[in-house]
Amino acid sequence: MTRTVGSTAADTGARLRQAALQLFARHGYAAVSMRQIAAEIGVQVGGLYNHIPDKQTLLFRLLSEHMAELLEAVEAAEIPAEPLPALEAFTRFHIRHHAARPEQVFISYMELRNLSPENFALLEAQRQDYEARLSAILERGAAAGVMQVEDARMATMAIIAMLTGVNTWFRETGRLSLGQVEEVYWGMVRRMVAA
Amino acid sequence: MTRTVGSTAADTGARLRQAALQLFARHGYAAVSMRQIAAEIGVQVGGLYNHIPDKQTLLFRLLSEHMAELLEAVEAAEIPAEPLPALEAFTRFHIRHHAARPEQVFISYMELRNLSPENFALLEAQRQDYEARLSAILERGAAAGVMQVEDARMATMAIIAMLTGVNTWFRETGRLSLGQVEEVYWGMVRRMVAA
DNA sequence: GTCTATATGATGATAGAC
DNA sequence: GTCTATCATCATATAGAC
Repeated sequence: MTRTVGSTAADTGARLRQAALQLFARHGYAAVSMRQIAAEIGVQVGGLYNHIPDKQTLLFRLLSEHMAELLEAVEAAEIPAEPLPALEAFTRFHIRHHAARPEQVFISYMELRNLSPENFALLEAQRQDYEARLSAILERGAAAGVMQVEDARMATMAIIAMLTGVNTWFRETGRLSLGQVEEVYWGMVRRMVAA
Repeated sequence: MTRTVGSTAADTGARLRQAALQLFARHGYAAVSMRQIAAEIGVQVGGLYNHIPDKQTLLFRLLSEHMAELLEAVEAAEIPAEPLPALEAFTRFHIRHHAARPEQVFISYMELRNLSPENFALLEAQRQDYEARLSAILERGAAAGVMQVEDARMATMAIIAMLTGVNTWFRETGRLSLGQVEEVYWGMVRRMVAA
């Protein structure tokens, strides 16, 4: 109410990112024009460049913030020390976290090609950091004799792929609640590494 | 040697599809121009339109031929009738078939957005036909008591996602042969549905 | 911070000669 | 079946007024 005239769109930067995220997820980075993004948030094209240096950087920021948020969240999830409870916590965390932000997950898989080599390398490092947490759980479980893991790297890739795959078919309006999905997937993961 | 003059590029249509496949896989459908494709096969842009009606149809044909080839191949694979041997055969077939054509698999997942609703529906039907084969195996295994499957639909999605995920990391020059990968993945799938 | 105007070049597709 | 030439449109990004 006491806003200064001209500050009605003070958070144009945030709205720009939100609009870009949704448009990129729906149509793909290369298929979305700066004009479309500008129209979506109600400004002219030229005005966008007050908030981002170029389209490429806009994409990178979306992807890298998604990865940073993922690492922060898994840290905050306080995964237990014991291998089996840790695997259960990781499984449930991954499903829940990814189901809550489908657009980010989608563009994180689809638009990696459109990053510069340097930016791609930065993101890869973050991704490997995340995957290493699961690998460590599996290795501790195998060492403790409570899990059977023939190859920790392959088991990691298999589990991540199967959990992230939930996003391709899960719909909030579907026959299953996310809780039920978590339950069944945890059962499959547990048996997959059963000692 | 006895070729008619002018027929040196008799298979321009085939080369066009091959070039488009590789360029779409590398850079994405929307990021590839008809000029790039023409340059890749050594013709002028206008000449492309003797072989395809438009860029969109070119993409659809690549995707739909990939799905037709997959269904043909799984048919030819002669999956056994017994549930457990059938699951093993399906697992190995899926990994081998997909590893042999990474570009087709890649664009089949990445470029679905760029299809018209009608073409998308056609492809979806083919995909569901393929997935239904795995679901049927799991249901027969559960009914026979040789598998534990809480939810056949979710188990199908989980297994397909984890198997197709091999394509994201497997390299022929890596530390593992495809045979070793098959072996380990079959072990994980078998335990996942262990009765 | 947003606007208008513009630079500069690429895009998919077609027409018509050979 | 391939070529050249062209249409009409769209692209990203910048300059400078307000």
